[in-house]
Amino acid sequence: MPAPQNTLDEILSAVHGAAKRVTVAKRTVAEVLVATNRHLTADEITSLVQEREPDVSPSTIYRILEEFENLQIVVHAHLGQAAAVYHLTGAVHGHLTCEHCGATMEIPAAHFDALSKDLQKSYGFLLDRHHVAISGTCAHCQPATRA
Amino acid sequence: MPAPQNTLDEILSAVHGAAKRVTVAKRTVAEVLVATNRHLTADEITSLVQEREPDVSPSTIYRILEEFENLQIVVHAHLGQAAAVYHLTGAVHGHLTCEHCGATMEIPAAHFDALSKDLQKSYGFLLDRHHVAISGTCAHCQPATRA
DNA sequence: TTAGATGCAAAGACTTTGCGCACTT
DNA sequence: AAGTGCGCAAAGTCTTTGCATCTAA
Repeated sequence: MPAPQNTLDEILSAVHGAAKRVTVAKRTVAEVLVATNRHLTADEITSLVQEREPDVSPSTIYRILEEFENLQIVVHAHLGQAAAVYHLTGAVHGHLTCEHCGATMEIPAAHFDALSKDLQKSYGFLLDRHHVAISGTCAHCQPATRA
Repeated sequence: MPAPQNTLDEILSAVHGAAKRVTVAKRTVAEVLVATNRHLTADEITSLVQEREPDVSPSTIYRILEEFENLQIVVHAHLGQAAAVYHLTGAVHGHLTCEHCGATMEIPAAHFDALSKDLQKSYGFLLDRHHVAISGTCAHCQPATRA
């Protein structure tokens, strides 16, 4: 598999290499992703892109994110019931979402190694380390005095 | 915490005990949940309920499921990008969702014990065993001849 | 030149909400 | 009798799609 693309140049090269066109909208989306380098909803990406390029429409953002996913530039995951979040493929990690305050945190995929092996052995199920999203209660939302 | 309600009587008692009314719609939803005893989308529940009580509307199903969640009778989880699934609280289990064929399977929560401890120790994060939904590739969608 | 990319607007899937009547208690 | 719960329909969110136009290569 190709190395993850985490720089602007790498992303645009990948687009170019796939015989896709490098447009202002795509470049701006790529810039936003590289600049923040953490998970963002389509809506957040749209806002950030529109700060620089006000005429880019949400539907274009979705189409670009879809293309970037096909090119393995980004992955998305669904946290809780809310909108999907997107982030660069290079940032391999799982997500923890707090059911109480809605906060999300990213944790290294290594935490899922054991579970991954277990599921593979038990069910032949191949866990996707990019999509892992665990719901629960974060430290802040747990009463200090033990529930 | 109260014992999980998995029989019709227990569910309706819980409703009654909460000073809520026991209606035809609620009884039918409860019957469907008990009869299938696995995860169902709101839409599936609506269809099953309407087979017996055609006049029950989807919005009522959502309201009942919300009430049942508050009463800890059911829990819901979000699998992939699709609709949320609901199941009885008693059926504690995680979900595996195949990104390719969309199939979902339920597995014992015990598989998450180690991960649960790890997350608690590392981040103080309390994993919700009812909500665990893992994305990946199921055995059937993996090429027999090793990818 | 020319085919892919975009903007706009409408549609679609899933879920929530407002309102007045019906039914449970 | 009293007030919760319901059906209906409309609204709300997030995402996708159709189509005419524009633009990167």
